[in-house]
Amino acid sequence: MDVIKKLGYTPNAAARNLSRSKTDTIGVVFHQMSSGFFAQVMAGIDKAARENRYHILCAFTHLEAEPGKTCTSMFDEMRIDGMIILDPALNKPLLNDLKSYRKPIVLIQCDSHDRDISSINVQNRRGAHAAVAHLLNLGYKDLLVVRGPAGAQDAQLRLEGCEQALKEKGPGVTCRYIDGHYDPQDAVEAFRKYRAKHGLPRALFALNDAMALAILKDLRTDGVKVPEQVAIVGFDGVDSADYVGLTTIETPMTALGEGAVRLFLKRLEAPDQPAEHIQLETRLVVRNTCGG
Amino acid sequence: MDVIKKLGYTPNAAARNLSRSKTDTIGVVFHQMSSGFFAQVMAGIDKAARENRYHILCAFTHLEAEPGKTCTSMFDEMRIDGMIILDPALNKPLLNDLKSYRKPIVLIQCDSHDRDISSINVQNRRGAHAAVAHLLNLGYKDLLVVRGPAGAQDAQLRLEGCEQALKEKGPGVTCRYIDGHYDPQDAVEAFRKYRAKHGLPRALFALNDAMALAILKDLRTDGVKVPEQVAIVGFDGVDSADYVGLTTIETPMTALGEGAVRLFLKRLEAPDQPAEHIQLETRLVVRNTCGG
DNA sequence: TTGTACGCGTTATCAT
DNA sequence: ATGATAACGCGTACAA
Repeated sequence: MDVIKKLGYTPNAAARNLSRSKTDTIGVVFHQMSSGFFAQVMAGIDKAARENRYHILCAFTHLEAEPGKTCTSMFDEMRIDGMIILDPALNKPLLNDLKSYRKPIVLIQCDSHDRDISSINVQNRRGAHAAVAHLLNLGYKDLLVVRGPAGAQDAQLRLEGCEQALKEKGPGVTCRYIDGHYDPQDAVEAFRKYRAKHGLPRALFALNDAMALAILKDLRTDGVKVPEQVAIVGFDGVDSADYVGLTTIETPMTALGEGAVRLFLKRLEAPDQPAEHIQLETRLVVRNTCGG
Repeated sequence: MDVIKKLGYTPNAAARNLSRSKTDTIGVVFHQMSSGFFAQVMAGIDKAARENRYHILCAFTHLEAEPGKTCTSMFDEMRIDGMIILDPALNKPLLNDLKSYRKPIVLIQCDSHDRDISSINVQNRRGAHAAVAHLLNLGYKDLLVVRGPAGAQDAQLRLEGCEQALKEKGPGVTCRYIDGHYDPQDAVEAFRKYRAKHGLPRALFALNDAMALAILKDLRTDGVKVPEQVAIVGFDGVDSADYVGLTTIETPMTALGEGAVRLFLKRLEAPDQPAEHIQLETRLVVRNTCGG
């Protein structure tokens, strides 16, 4: 040990990886990085990984040429011990493919209901229910919901939460839907089309903050008063929502990241135990754009 | 090749790394991840790295116990071929230490003026000059500048840009300074102290958007009218600034990341060529909080 | 305790 | 061109 200190020796990771068949690295695959939501989750992952002396090999899939290649090549080349995925575009065949590598996989915001794939989510259905119930309780009867991507499980659950709240309220309420694919630009475009056809809705619930913020900005640029003319609620609780005063469903983004790493480590240490599926709580945060 | 396809063979990265002494991986070390600025730069790095078949090993330093350890251990363990650093807390001794590994190093937002360390920046001095000139041209004579971290080069340059603009305008203008360390919470705290002592400034220039946004929100929560009572300008051009209507100095964040990867690759391919030092342009974007 | 040899999967070198 | 072989640096198992 004295000599180690004296010579400043440090083990070579490549050699250790080869010999141990272990990399001390978690693959982190996100759909993209530009939204505040991903950044906060990443911060949580980094914190927990650092505490457990793990490295992070990160990649974002929204630019990938062959879908799924980012994940499979990380496993094929043995660059990582397992991975954490946060990608609404995730599909069943890919997941089954990844499962066959028999390495820990943790899904964020997508419950796999699988014995071998862990998952950590927020109360998507309940959160969306709270958002719509909030709108209905305020007396709004003309709603517009901006949906997420068709294939995304969290978007589907949020949609179900909406529908449930509407059902509970009974008749006398109209609710229409447009598709924003969780993307701010798509959302604005779809909203403008809707507006040209049906006029302004009295209240709007966007299934994530990115879309809510973009539409909010578009409306205000147009001179439309929010919430006087249109009430808006978002979902996620990103920093911008706070700055803008967007009423939203707050999600514990950093905890989502930290939890994902915990699940990863558990799975690594006890591969035979069934994978866990965690759900974290959401909270309605009332700000200016609706009921504030 | 047929057999390779048939058996689904993929080379083992650890073995290749060991044999070639090359990892095809870039270490990306940021101060933190929670701000939109870092996220956008990361998106640019990912894009360029992906195009060049490079991997990203990322880590954030704001939680590290021993300063510099994140960088040095990545090099010591030979996990990466070189690194891209974006950290205002970067200091000279650490940089010299890292240089001794003789691997490509690219600094973002910190010109090393070094033959062996590349750097890519924005026009920090000129951008800040434009911001203050904008305020002065609008007739504001009572300014408050919210500074960044004492040791950060970009913060220093932005400060110099302020001072230069003030000097050009001549007398009749008062300008005070507080320290926000680029941190939104620190900035709000410092601003409140200032306000208790000196009252509201007529105009405020925060050296990054994160601080500007936090102070803006604090003021509006307090019922202070912006820009009627206080005009505000920020620096960076993050998404939130657009949503809130913050006048700011826009920086090409994604291009910063892409450029950093380009410099990295150049340096890797031609280690004997002197390192390049690039400066990207900034642009004043006038929105609601000042002159809009 | 200390030492020695082999395997990890690939690349590179050297004969054939 | 083709094929055998020695590194690469570390972990591990076994022998002394």
